[in-house]
Amino acid sequence: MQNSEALALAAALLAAAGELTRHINDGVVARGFDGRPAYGFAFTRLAPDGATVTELATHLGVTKQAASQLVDELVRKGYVERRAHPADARARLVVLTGRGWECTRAAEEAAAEAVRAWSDVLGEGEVAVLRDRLVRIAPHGPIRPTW
Amino acid sequence: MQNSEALALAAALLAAAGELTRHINDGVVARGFDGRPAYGFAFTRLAPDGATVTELATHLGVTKQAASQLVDELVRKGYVERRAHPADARARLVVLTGRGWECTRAAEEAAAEAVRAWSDVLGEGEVAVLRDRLVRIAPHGPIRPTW
DNA sequence: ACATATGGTCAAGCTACTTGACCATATGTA
DNA sequence: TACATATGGTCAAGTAGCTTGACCATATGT
Repeated sequence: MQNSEALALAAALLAAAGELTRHINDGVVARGFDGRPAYGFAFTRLAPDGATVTELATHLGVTKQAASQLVDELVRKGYVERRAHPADARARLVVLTGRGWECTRAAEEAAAEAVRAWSDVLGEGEVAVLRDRLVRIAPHGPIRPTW
Repeated sequence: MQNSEALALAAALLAAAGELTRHINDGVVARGFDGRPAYGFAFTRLAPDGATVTELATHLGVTKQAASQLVDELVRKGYVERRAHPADARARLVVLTGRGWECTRAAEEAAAEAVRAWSDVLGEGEVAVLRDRLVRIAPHGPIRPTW
């Protein structure tokens, strides 16, 4: 592979990820939720059993302070609650509220909608293959484009 | 595809894109260039013949003011120059300097290096397929994760 | 010729992050 | 036990990189 093709791959990845993220957020907003893209990805970590701020920070690839601020925001908007952690008195368990679950489902619907458009181009099987490859490449990386 | 799998695809895309972007930037910095990830993607638009600020803004998915600020930064660091536009006296053509070309090549090398690691996992052919699929999905989208 | 559109910059403001300091609790070690 | 250190979390302040709004110069259409 030529060097320039590697950069092209990076550009395509960013373009696809950005487009998908935007679609999801638009869909969530269209369904009546006040949010920004980070919410959906926070929710995937908080569901189904909640998570600590530190775990969320790792998942999102930000400092725990930034994650804490995000949780503040989510609490203010009624999507999550801070509860006492059952096994560690220092920690607090952040869990989804009813409305948080609704918003999560809205994000999933919007994501499915966006991916459906890709299936129309590539076919459903190819999209599944694509997902499989991506998961094998970046299985545990933080969900954060950071640029 | 289940709804939650669509979100998983989005997460995998973001994780892969983020990891690749970080690798590229680290590689560029390691080669002695002072930069941030946006530079590389700006360079792909500026090479080979330059571009206007407005074109760059579209490519990066930001306002032209933001693109202009980025160009300021690139000028200050010696990577690009503003020249008179040959066909439009309002516009200015932003072109790479010699050092800008060096930095571009460094970014390409770093990108190739990162992609090589993926080839070790998936095989070179699969990576090429991956790139092909992504290009077909998001051919012209702005290079910007925006979340 | 004039009205409107477009390329670009300047200025100001804001969002989402960072670093640094700090407290409370947990865990390892003598 | 007592103490040192590590970890989870928050508060506060600073900042990078974007935004919106105003404006000028040039181009384009009528």
